[in-house]
Amino acid sequence: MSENTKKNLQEAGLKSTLPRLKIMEILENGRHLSAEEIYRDLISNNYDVGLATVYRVLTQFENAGIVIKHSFEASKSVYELNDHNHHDHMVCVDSGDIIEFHDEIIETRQEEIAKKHGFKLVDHSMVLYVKKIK
Amino acid sequence: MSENTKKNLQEAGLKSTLPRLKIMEILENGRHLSAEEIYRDLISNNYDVGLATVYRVLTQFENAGIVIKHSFEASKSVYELNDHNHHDHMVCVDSGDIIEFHDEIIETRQEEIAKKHGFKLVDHSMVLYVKKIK
DNA sequence: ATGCTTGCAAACGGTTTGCACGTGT
DNA sequence: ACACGTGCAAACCGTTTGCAAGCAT
Repeated sequence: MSENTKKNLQEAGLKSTLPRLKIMEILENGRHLSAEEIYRDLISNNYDVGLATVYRVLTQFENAGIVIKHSFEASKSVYELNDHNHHDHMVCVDSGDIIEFHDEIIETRQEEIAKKHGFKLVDHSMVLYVKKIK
Repeated sequence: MSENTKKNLQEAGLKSTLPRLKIMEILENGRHLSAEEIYRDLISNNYDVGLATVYRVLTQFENAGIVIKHSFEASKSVYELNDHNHHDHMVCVDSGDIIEFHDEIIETRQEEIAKKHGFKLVDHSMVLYVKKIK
């Protein structure tokens, strides 16, 4: 897996360094991780890295279109690898679980709404806060 | 207008104090204001209040269902009076303008999606980031 | 050799909190 | 009078930044 990753980084104009490769690897295994979570993962795997580096790398990845940043909670952001497969999120208010989904009806409707108001849709964020039905 | 406001506060278990009345008044005139903006509005109208008070009052208002808090930008929150008329927002990425809208098709669809996944929709946030069509 | 990367610690910006004082009921 | 509300300054927490040292090309 590492060879491809290396190439991706270089295409993005980023030198393939250990911190970047390791962070990429963590992102491949878990979704919706915070900078802090990624940092702790690295530390607990005995890879000594600075939290600042994690933030810097994540920002670079975001600018390169490699990851997507979400702010489900106002207080902190989470990151996920950009699989170029757009989806939205559902967050369970009890468990904190995050479910991904995609709905074509809503997607189209959003564009129509923007257009109706004289705008072009460039992005959107939609989060459904839900509770499990018992 | 102040009489009603006074009553609203008391029903929420909040004493009707000057800071609260003034903040309420500002919220009645402008939508999507940040704590800082409300604070500066007060100061520039020669009403000396602490920024901490503004935050405290806004939080109390939010808990009382009097205002709604939004995080369009990850860095800061904005507040609007809860007119009990649900709507979503469109943010122009160029000008920062905020447009409110309501779409029944999307609303219904969101509930269907939640249900389809075994959840009940308790809330949602949807922001469309748009650009003016020239 | 060069310029991008990194770690550290300090700074940042929005928000919250402890405390002593002030105010509505 | 009493509990609640307030201002101030300090603390907080996630995130960013300046700097000197380190590494990829």
